[in-house]
Amino acid sequence: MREYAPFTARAVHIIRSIPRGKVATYGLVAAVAGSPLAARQVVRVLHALSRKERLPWHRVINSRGSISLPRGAGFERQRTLLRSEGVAVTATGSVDMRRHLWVPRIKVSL
DNA sequence: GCCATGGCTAGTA
DNA sequence: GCCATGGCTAGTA
Repeated sequence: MREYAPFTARAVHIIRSIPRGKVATYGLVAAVAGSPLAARQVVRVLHALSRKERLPWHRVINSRGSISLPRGAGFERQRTLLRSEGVAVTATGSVDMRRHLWVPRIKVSL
């Protein structure tokens, strides 16, 4: 048994807080986790922990606003899951970010 | 299409 | 060494 390294733990927590009907980008999750340039690590986390941690992995897409999985079973699964949550996804995997991008609530002290 | 990015783990010593 | 990125540019039409 091993506890996750800090970035990984934060990424898991953030991914868990993306609500139904919304999507985040790899880079956004990385930035909220404190490492704006670590988008690829978010990919790694998704890849390695989605199953074990039961993450809403389908709610994370790329910065161009589309599904990054190569066309195939995974791609279709992601599109189906998003649609089932009310997210409009085109046949090619594009999501209307104006409507569905998750904007995390931040706390600001003056 | 290219390539810098980076946290982490498997696997070696 | 992995990885489902991201951002910029050359090169086509």
